[in-house]
Amino acid sequence: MNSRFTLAVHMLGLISYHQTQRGEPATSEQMADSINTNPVVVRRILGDLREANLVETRRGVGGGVRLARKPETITLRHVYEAVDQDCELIALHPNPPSQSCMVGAHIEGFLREVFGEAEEALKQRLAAVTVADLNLELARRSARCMQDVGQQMA
Amino acid sequence: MNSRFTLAVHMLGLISYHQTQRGEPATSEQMADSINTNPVVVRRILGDLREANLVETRRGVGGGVRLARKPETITLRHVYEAVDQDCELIALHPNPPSQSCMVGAHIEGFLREVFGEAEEALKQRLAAVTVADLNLELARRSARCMQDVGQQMA
DNA sequence: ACTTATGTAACACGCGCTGTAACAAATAGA
DNA sequence: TCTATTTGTTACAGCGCGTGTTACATAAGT
Repeated sequence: MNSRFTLAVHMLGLISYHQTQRGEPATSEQMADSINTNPVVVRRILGDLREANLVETRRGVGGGVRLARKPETITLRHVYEAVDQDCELIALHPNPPSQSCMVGAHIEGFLREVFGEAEEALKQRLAAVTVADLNLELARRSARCMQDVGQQMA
Repeated sequence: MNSRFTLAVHMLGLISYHQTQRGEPATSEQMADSINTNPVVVRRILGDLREANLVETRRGVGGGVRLARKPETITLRHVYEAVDQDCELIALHPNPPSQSCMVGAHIEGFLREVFGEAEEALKQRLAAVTVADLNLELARRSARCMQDVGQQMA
């Protein structure tokens, strides 16, 4: 899968952080700085998140992006499905297999079924993590990182 | 993920079928016909399957490919890991995020962890299906297909 | 030797992702 | 109402990577 999902999660982390800690919306340029890319890349993904009712955007001075819901109610599965372009995680045949062969004629349907179930298992795991969890964990890691630096200095 | 995994499963289905039903090894040209591609593509994947001890190959007249184990003992997870080129299913950041931002500095590690767990869930689902299951299911679908054709004719 | 079949390297083509530029649209403030 | 700010959208360039193909080496049987 393309990195759109990763970037979307990163963005939601930033938006939530700005909103909670500073009470102000995040702009696509700020996010592009953190993600190290172009603001247009950010806005493309923003469109998907807005369609899925995960964020609200406002143009003009003082504008930017806010969460449309509480961070505890947004799971990574929501994010995944918001940016998903129905491209299957595991690719099927590049060319249609021979229909005159018993294996070739029926394997596509079977694999579609199996892969679907496997992806569902993956999504269920993503559904267990919320944006609130993400921010909590980032804070933990940041604190631990600070602690490590302190120990190195001592 | 690339289609290597799909093709590998297709190949094992063919090898198992040839071996069980006809008692003879499958050649990469026969498999290429069923998969609708070039024999070299088949042999590339064959190399991975051989390294993982899933198949045995023999060159020359009467040569070809056989299963190295009983089809009941080969799961799709084995196949997946055999052809896996440690390319993560869900891509991380295209460019390294800003390390001066609290989110950017720690999100990669966190996502690597979450994605790893999600992929593990997917693999566990693949581990529940064997090559024997595959062949059984293909036979079922083939039989059902024949039945349908019969009804259409009547 | 000759035929058959795998093993491997090298290369061309094409698709899709990423980044970028350009411009339209909306919103707040002077 | 004019300007600055910020999102929304389109179009296009670059490029990496997967796939297909050719060519040739290696092995095994007759």
